[in-house]
Amino acid sequence: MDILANLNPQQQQAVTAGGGPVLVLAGPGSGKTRVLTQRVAYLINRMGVPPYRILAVTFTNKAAREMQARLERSLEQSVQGMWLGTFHAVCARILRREQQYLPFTSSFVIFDDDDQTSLIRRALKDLKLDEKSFRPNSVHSAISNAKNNLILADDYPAGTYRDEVVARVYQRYQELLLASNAVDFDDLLLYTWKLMNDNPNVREQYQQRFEHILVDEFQDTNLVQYSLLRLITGAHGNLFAVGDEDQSIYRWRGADYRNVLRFEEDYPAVQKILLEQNYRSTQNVLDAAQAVIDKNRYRTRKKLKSMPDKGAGERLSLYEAVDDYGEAAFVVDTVQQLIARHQAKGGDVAVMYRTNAQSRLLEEAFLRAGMPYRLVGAQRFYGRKEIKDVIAYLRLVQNPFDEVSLARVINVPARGIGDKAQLNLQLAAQGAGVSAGEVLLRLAQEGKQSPFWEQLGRSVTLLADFGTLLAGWRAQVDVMPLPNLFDRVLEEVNYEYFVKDGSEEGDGRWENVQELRRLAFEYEERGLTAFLENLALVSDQDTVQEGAEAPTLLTLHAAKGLEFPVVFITGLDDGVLPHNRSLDDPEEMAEERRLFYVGLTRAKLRVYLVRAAQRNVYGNFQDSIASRFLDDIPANLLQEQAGGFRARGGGRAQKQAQATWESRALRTQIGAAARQQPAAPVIQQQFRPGMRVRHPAWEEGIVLESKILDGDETVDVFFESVGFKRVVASLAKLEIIKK
DNA sequence: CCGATGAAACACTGG
DNA sequence: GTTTCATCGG
Repeated sequence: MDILANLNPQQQQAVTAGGGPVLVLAGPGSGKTRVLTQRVAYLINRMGVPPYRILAVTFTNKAAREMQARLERSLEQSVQGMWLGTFHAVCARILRREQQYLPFTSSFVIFDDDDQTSLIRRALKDLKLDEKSFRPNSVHSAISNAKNNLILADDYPAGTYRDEVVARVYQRYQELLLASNAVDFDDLLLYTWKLMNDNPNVREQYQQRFEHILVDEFQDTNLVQYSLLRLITGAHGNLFAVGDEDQSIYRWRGADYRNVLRFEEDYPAVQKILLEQNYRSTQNVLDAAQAVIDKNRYRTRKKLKSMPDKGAGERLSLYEAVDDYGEAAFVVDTVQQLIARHQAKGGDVAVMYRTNAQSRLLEEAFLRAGMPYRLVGAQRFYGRKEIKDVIAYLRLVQNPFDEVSLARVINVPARGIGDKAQLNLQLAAQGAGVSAGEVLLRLAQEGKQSPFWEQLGRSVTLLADFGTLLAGWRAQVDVMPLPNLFDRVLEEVNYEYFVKDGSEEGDGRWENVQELRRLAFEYEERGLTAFLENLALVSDQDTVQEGAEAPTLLTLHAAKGLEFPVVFITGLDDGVLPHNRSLDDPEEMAEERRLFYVGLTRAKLRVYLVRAAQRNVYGNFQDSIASRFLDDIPANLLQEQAGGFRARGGGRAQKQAQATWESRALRTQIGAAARQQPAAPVIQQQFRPGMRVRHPAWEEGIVLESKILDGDETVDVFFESVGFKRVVASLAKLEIIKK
């Protein structure tokens, strides 16, 4: 096995660098994952470092899994004992081992965003603060920010009245977390840092164990992560960091690309290696990306070089649709066209956008065209009510102190424990200084002898029944395999009957639960704790499926680290990208620019830049102007696609007004037609057999048949390029060439 | 105590 | 366009 095969000189230098701090600044597509993997292989194979003395931190769980697989393939041996995972996963692992130093037990649960928000709400309520003047989200983000910057609740600076309030909510929020034996995402990092910082013996133990520490996506570390790395690295300083300032896109999560600079200051002996050779994209793509990113200041300038054999490649396509419906239609049409011409396979294509909300119209367009697609976004699945319910049950089994999960499921499905009964339970628990879950368990165990029995009034038997269920499940945790436990819980609460209400949605909900059940089977060996931890720490990126047949829809953030032959970047309008909330802050604007840069540099061959002259925001139409970032791409690298609203001739403003009027009028008609079913269609048939028409993507064709269906004209056309197609007249911008 | 209904508020990115 | 909250009748 040759670890250095197929590496360029800079990559080799990085892989074989000696001990001490190493900083690899790697442009997009420069093979940094390879470098990281081969570096580990080199340490194990050439330097004789045992795997268990290595800690490698990746940005996503998926990256960790891939790295492990690659390593084992390349080394032809197991890397068991090596620690490999995201910061959050590694910290969770450390915290579960060091229970004696921590204010929670090792069966702690990790609260997700919704749990965190509801806990903030409770804290606000406890402190008699008004949610209107102190928005839970904004208070939460202030607390999160503090945590990311190593500020504990006691140290929160009280400059203004608002800060003073936030400090109090922060205090209360932490109390509530501890009462639930829970931590939030930020706590995973902060507690680990505090553990190492306050306990020299623990710190030294990890320092000695981890002889080599490697970190990917270093530009997206925040202060806690950076400080933690420094603590664990200790005196040997064997810290190998790979990153690219230009791809830092998590500022809002506390990430600070200046950690790259800080690294150089803190470790003067650092070896700095630049990887500029790009193996991914054509030179045109790189030139466009470079032109965009060069407008940013405070960065290490890099010159992106394409592989000579790729040539300049195609120019980037720009399409300006009339509105966001047209934008989605263009994307789908173009994808179909690329596939029909054998220029790409469905799986080669990625469609990117700034905000998740933008995916809806795209999905609809794909569905309408009968085309399969893949949507990246864990939230879609794990955010569903039925999934959250089931997870809440399991979390309660693992950790009966979890107040948030208890509140979620105590009366779901309805079992007669209403607001009143829940309030009584709260009061009884508070009075005795225990958690509500403990009260339930004691009711189950002690029955009428329990001191709580009298206090709880009429609903006490219902509460005791629920306690009995919970106690029964808990008795099985270490005995019963996870899938069986899963089934037993659902059976005993009759959950299937609850979600299946006879409707199609009901069946879908049960199907989702079954999907979660399949996942539970994968954790049969590792058990409930590992299952729940993974559910809490899955990232959207972890749901990306490699080698999929269908186009992938994903946010620009989720696209980091991936590559696709064909990339669509949609929503290139001021207010969308760059996003409205970033317009007044130069630092935020710089980050929006980096986000665009990340999107562009995902492309191997083709880039389509798409925007809409009008889009539907909140339910009404707003005119939009082209993203300012488009102006930074040299004109000779762009080509405008036919069929956009500008390309129809005439002045821009005038045409825009006309297009607006047309599409509004049409939508109104469709809406009216849909409402007054089964009345006769109100729209006029525009197309007749024999007409020659032009389609923005499929060019010229001949109309075979046209019908009014559901208030919309459905036209069958034979196109010269792609053959027979059925299109909806209001969506596919068909132009009549000859009657 | 429960479920249905309609109004009102509301969405950036995500471990 | 979706989610959440308040209200009402059963």
